[in-house]
Amino acid sequence: MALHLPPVYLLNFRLPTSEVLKLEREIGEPLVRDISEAKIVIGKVTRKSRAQLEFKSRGVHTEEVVHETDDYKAQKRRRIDEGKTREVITVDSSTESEPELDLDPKANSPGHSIKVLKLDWYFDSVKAGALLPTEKYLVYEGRIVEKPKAAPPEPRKLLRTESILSRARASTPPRIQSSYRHNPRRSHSPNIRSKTQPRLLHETTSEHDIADNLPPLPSYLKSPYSCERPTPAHSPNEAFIAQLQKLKHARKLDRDDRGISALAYSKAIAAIAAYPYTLTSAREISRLPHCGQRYVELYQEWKETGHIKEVDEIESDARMKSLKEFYEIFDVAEKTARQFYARGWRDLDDVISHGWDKLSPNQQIGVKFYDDFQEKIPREEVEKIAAVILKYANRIREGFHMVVVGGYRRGKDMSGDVDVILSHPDDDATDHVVEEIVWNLAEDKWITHRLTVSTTNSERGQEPVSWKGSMPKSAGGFCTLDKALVVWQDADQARNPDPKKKHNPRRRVDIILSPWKTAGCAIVGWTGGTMFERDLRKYCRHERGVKFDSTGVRRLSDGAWLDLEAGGGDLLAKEKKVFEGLGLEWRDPTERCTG
DNA sequence: AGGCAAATACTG
DNA sequence: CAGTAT
DNA sequence: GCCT
Repeated sequence: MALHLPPVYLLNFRLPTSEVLKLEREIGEPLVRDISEAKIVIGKVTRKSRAQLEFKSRGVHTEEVVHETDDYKAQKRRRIDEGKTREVITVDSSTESEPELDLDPKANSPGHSIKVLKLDWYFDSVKAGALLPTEKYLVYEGRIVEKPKAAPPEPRKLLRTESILSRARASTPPRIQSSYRHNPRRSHSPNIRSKTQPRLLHETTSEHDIADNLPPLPSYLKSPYSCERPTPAHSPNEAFIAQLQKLKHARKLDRDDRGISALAYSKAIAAIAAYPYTLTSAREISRLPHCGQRYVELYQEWKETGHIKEVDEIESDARMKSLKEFYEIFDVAEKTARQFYARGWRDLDDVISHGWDKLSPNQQIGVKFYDDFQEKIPREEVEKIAAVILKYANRIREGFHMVVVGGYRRGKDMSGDVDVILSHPDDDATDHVVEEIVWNLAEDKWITHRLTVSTTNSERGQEPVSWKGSMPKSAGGFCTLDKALVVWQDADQARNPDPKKKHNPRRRVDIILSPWKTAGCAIVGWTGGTMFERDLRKYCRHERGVKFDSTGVRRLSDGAWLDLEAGGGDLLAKEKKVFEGLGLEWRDPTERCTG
């Protein structure tokens, strides 16, 4: 192909990688890596907005070239006015940016216009053996402009006054831009319009520097571990996060990759949720750990259009709807949900009518109480349930301590279930009491079903001397961390119904018994959001050489049990000691909302 | 390009 | 062992 | 899907 192509940039959007590679090989020389260096951009794009988005997501800002003077002026004026409202960047007085002289389209400078063409232009040209006129293929023509930059948003007020952020801010010089802006060296990667600028202190010129004029990235957001960051329940970016949640959910349901891609979303979401400012630009999001190109694109699309196409598609997808309905049955997860769908079932009624006896006992419970379990539990009710459990525990033996963990402890108004941890300063008091507690609660009709009751978690490698002797029966263990997952119903109300209350929903309740010595670990292990817990384990393993779980902390090398909680008075003090012992800054439970 | 992703216990 | 749960 |  003897085509003499101008500098071309190939968009990979909606192109399979194989195709991209093929095209790249085929085009060869004229290909450029930086979109701003291109004269022509080709790709599977048909909409102007999409084309613009492709530029933005690469940090290049363009304005449409309209071949009509008046229009152009109007547009330009608007843009300048926008610029006026920013207090930022005075810089460009010295620069090019205003394309008064928009002739002279020197590549790589503002004013240089770039045409986005449908892929067919390329194919047809190859066929014709010559470059064809572009009109028929033109999707968008843009001219590079200085980035319109929003003023750094005010940090959102955090719920916790003692959060790291406020402390950091208190001890940080007031908004000196250079404190976060200057980025000596390496600010000149392939860069549009960077004619080396006067290096007046906080002057910047390069795209990067300008773009980097963003709120400072809180240092905790440099950590890849969500357990090292305060993550409040509410984020200034909740609306965007909600979109990501939907994508994550969809990945989980319809992709068989061991949840890996869903996990990627979880990580990104956890990072964004810890970001205390309202996002305003693509580059801003890409500073966050686990937020790569994918999230830049999603953010761009969402910001521009207020929608994410893929999310919309998911929401109107009937199969997804069915899978979701199945997935929400207790004891049905993604595999089973897909299996149900594959059998031709489409909703809960199908499950009941066609498959009731194929369900496991727990799944039957899940179906029976489907609606109840969907209902969220108000804090008040969580507290009542917990109080009943504690009463029954103390009836067996005085002196139990209890902490309600889970979402409740993270401050959620409504919980999906109730998780309580019980412990007792007397070592042997926690042994095998779950069964007894559950039995008694069941007898008094608080518990209607037991989903699982597990006992005996034996520990190894700890104080062999003492526990061997002191542990009477129970082959196995010194340290038992027993738990029961049960279906709960308010017995008071069952006995004499309050007419004001419509019904008496069943609740899922998790009762966990922890030995006193490691109760701090149990509390840590059952309080955090999912990502918090995963990252905590990962952090322990990789940064501290220990293995954390809710039964304790062990040295990786020899498995020796480490007592991090010695001398901690009550349960909460013990929890704090665990953080200390792991070299982690304390996080209030309400800052563990990593989802 | 390839490695990696938290850790365990229970049920059928 | 596969699947689900915490 | 991100990280090295």
